[in-house]
Amino acid sequence: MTDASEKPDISNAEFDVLDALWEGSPATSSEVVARLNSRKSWHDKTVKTLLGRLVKKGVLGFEKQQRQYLYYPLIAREDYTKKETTNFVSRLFKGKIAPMVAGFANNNSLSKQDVDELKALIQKWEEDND
Amino acid sequence: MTDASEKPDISNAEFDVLDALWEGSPATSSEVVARLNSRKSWHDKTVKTLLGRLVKKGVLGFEKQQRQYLYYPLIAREDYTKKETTNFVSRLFKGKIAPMVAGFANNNSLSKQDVDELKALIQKWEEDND
DNA sequence: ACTTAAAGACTACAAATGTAATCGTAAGAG
DNA sequence: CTCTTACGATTACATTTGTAGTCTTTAAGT
Repeated sequence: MTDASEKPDISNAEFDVLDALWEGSPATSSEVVARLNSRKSWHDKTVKTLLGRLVKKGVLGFEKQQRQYLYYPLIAREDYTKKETTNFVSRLFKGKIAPMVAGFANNNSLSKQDVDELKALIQKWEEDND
Repeated sequence: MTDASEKPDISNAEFDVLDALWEGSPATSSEVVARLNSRKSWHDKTVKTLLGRLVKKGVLGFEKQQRQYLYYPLIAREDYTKKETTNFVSRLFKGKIAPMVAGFANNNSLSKQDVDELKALIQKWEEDND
């Protein structure tokens, strides 16, 4: 069996396309182009190229619907973000989450809601680990 | 005046070199090579190339010491990590820190120390914002 | 003084990335 | 039925990145 943990290595531009599909899938390339249009100003050919590259990388799947393809992600957003986060925290903060939150809080403003959510997380952790 | 907020765009390999210099600077290229040797197996020419690229990008400075150069970072690790974190959280978590911590906690194990540090952060925030 | 080794400068080169344009084909407009 | 057009496939091309190799110069060893 092939290694299921291979890292597709998604580029920045590719991520934006993938993200558009996480917003809702399956979707045609035109639909993806339309979604991205609000944020990026990419030529539709560009988006098509990126879709193709993601398919080749095994990140997207598709099925034909007449002439068009319906694309959909093969990896869950959550899985992806978790892996990337672990990676990021590991490289920049030696794997320690608190210093990263500290830096973030110090650079951005935390809302009360952010803090409440963090508190909830902590409380849950403490319940699970007492 | 030129925009002081330009983003140097440091590649992964470059980051490792920069990180070695954050560990202590100024340092000669051989010293940097030596430091990296424990982790990476890079040819010294490779490290030299990366040092040169970082200098060209304005990320490192250097001063000559006889034949050798003494390199040092021009940006603080903290500033860099803060900016990158903000960026990362913005792209992957719509700027919300709590979901990122949640994902991380769910994928890695949080130590009691991590949690204590987070609690301290929160407490400080609450003092500042009551 | 001569030779050599090591430092930095310059060159190399394939793969990945950003950003499309062109080609061939088939579905839809008339 | 024919012409246009919208798809996907293929090709393009400059830049960045990873990973060194070669060239030039000079300090250091003998």
